[in-house]
Parts: sequence; C-alpha cells; structure tokens
Amino acid sequence: MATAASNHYSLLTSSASIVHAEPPGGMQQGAGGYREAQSLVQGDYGALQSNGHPLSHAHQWITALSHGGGGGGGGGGGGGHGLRDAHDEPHHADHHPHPHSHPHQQPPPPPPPQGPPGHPGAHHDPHSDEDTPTSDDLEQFAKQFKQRRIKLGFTQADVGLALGTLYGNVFSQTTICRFEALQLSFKNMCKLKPLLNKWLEEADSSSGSPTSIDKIAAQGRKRKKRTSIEVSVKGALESHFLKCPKPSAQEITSLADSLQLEKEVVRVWFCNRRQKEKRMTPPGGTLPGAEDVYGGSRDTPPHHGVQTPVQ
DNA sequence: ATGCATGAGGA
DNA sequence: CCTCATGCATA
Repeated sequence: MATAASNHYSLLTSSASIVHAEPPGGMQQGAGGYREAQSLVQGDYGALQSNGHPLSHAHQWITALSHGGGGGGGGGGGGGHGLRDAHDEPHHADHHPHPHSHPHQQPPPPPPPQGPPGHPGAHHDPHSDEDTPTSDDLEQFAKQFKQRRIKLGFTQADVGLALGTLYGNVFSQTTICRFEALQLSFKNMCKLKPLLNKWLEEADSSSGSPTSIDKIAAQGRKRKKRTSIEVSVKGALESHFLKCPKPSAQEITSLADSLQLEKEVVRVWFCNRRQKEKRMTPPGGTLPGAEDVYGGSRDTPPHHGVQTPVQ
C-alpha cells in the first residue's frame, strides 16, 4: 500500500501549553499503586498498554564483542552533549560466576575502567554510589524509584521537569519511563541514577514545595512525522537485521528501494535497532523461559499482548 | 510504553 | 556514516 512517502512535516512551534498542573498533594490514585496518568489527552492507553515484545532476543550488549569496530563501538564518546561522562563502553566478556538467583538474565557490564584522574584511592562502600553501580543495583533502584514516585503522586513527566528545575537538566517522560524500565544503556543508567536519587530525597522530604516549572521553547525546526512502517515491512527489516546488522550504504539503498521506503528511514531503522540490542533489560524483564538463537530462518513475529504486569 | 527521529561527537 | 543520549508523536 502506499506507505510510500507519507512525509508530513509539522512545525515545532508548539506554543507551550502547559495544562499540566498537578499538585503534589497527591490526589491521584492514592497509595494503592495504580497506574499513573500520562498527561492530558491520553485516551486510556496506559491501561491496556501492556504490550511487550516476546522477541527471542538472546544476545545482549556483549554481543558487540564481535563487531566492536565501526564508527566507535562505544567509542562514540556517546555524543556527549556536554553532560556526558566520557566513559568507555563496557565491552567485557566477563563471566562472573556469582551465585545470583535472579529471574533476570543480566549480563552486567562490569564496572570497568572507572577512575577519574584524581583519586586512585580505593573506596568500597556498600551504601555509597560513588562508583559505578552494578546492573543489579540499577534494577533495584529503578524499581524503588518507581514505587516511591507513584506513591508520591508524581508522573514520569513531572519528574523530568523537576529534574530540570532542580539541576538544570530537563528530561522527558520518555527518558524517565525508560529509566524505570531499564531500557537505557548501562552507561546512561549510571548517569541518571544520581540525579533521580536526589530527586527522590527531595520529593519525599518536602512534599509541599510547588516546584516551578519552565519549559524551554522549541526551536524553529521542523520535525519529520513519524513514519509508520507496516508490520510486514518491519518483518523484512528484521530479517535483514539478523543477517546483517550493519548494512552498507548501498545495501541500505537497495533495501530501501525494495521496500519502497526512503533510504533515510531504513538507515535510521537500523540505527535504532542496534541501539535496542544494546539496552539492558532482557526481553520481558521477567525472563519467560529463556530461549535463544533464531535458527536462522523465520522472523520474529511481533506478538503484542502480554507482558509482565508492570506497576 | 514505544516507534521513529534529531543531533552532537567522533573516526 | 556510526554510536549514543534523548525526545516528540503515537499506539
């Protein structure tokens, strides 16, 4: 069908319409642990939005071991926007025979080469997050954070804004959500943890301070409308991804031609796909049963439906 | 909650 | 062109 070129550009000149005023007084779902209210014009997705991807993702971040080359394999420096800590990506084939009975399959990239040139001192504090936390720590923190946040009656978006007013770094609902779901890279998680931790302290400490919010206006840029890729096409892309996660420019071009998509769209799709593979949280999070390796044939049908009862 | 997109920074 | 952090728009 004509998925072909359906590009609309919508101006970003969204005149800030902050209809979002939620008194920290907590008038929401009381302390029952219900779902949060997204924003405003949000139908009711949150409720039935329990989709997960039972994809048989077996390989995790460590998979990168194979193709660490390329543009940076972590060396990308993480496109530091100035806030980023220049750390290295934990590409470690480290096997930790630890007696962890977690229902999770966490391949924690061991806290590597940490060490700001200043204090080579060795400090190991069980209750101090000065050093790089372990994946396990992050998982627990994320969970705790989410619970507290909900109890206090804050939405993910609220937290994002609060962080901005408190520390100058604004974050969107998306990021907070991904943090709670551990859908960020290990490095990214480590960077955000301290920030969110601070907010937690503040939040539970003073539950009455009207945090002033300020939204930075958008730029006069245009943003491409989200291209909706048909499921069948997605399947094709996934197949190719399995064969070659990093197609060359020409490959992308021909692929795009075959699928009748723009080259850019295809290119970006692959980029995003690769990123997904690098995230934490094994598919399902609660580990369904551990399956792996795609026989090499067949694609991964994006089943939608069940997921672990988040929140 | 997640899919597609933007952009900085780096080879 | 890639990786990586992040987010608008959307399901």
